[in-house]
Amino acid sequence: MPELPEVEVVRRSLNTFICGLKIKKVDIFNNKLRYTISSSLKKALKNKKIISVKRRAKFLLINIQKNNTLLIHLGMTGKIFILNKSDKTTIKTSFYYSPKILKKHNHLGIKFNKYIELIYNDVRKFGFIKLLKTDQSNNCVNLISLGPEPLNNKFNFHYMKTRIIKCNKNIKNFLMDQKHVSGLGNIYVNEILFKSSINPRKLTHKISDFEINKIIINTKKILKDSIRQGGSTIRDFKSTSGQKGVFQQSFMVYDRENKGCMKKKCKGNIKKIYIGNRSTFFCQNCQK
DNA sequence: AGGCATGTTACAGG
DNA sequence: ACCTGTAACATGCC
Repeated sequence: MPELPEVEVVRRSLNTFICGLKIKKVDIFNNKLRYTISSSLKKALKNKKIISVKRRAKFLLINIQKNNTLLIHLGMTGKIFILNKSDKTTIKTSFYYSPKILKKHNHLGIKFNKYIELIYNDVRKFGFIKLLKTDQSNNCVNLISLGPEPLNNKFNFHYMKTRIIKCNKNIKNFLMDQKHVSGLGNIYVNEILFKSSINPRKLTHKISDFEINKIIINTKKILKDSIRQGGSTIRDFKSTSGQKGVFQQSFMVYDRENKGCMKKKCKGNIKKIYIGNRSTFFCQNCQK
């Protein structure tokens, strides 16, 4: 699930469901995530209210009273559910709910009252939950060297041009590198380069000004389109009893090996290669 | 059985 | 110092 659009969808829904609620109890079912969850969370958060939920790149920042911020990264398979037990027929979720998965791999729960509970669930445990002081959160080791948000005006031609000429590596790895631009991951970079008609192996110093502009415009467009469609839901789930992103239906290249290029008039097929150990999909015909 | 998976990071080698 | 590829983390799916 989790690249920028998916995390943004989660943020919006968390903001709707938990803002203003007071934390009654924190349960740590399993503290062995990428970083061990500190048991000091329980005391620090008890009886404090949620102020807001922000996002930076692929990180969620839940701002809580008394200078507390929960920094959450979803890793590859992290999910956040909001359970509403006031009506047994209704289970509201922050993103997507699957009864089968929910029984396993719940690592942390935050109870707000006897009905409302937040659950952090993560099959592969690559995600993490960390307690920060709000006034120091921007300087934390995970956030300090992140590049600009791709949807921010700071991600513009001038910025990209200066970064790109200093760097000589392939454009796909450049866009995946969170220090240049933050929040993009494998799926969306594949889609951005396809839409921009750029070969993912092309070296940054060969990228033209025209292509830089296309990358910027298409990045913003694809991310916004995906957020509007609730992000992408792939692989993990089949049943639907909650919100489900549908942007995967709009993928042009990702996971479309040997299928036809979707650009008009192009008769090429989508090829799969590996760049930096990550699967890379592109059309040899229109991404020269 | 073996390969693959939306992420991040440490390490080795060029 | 920068780049690249590889492996590791843990689990499930095909």
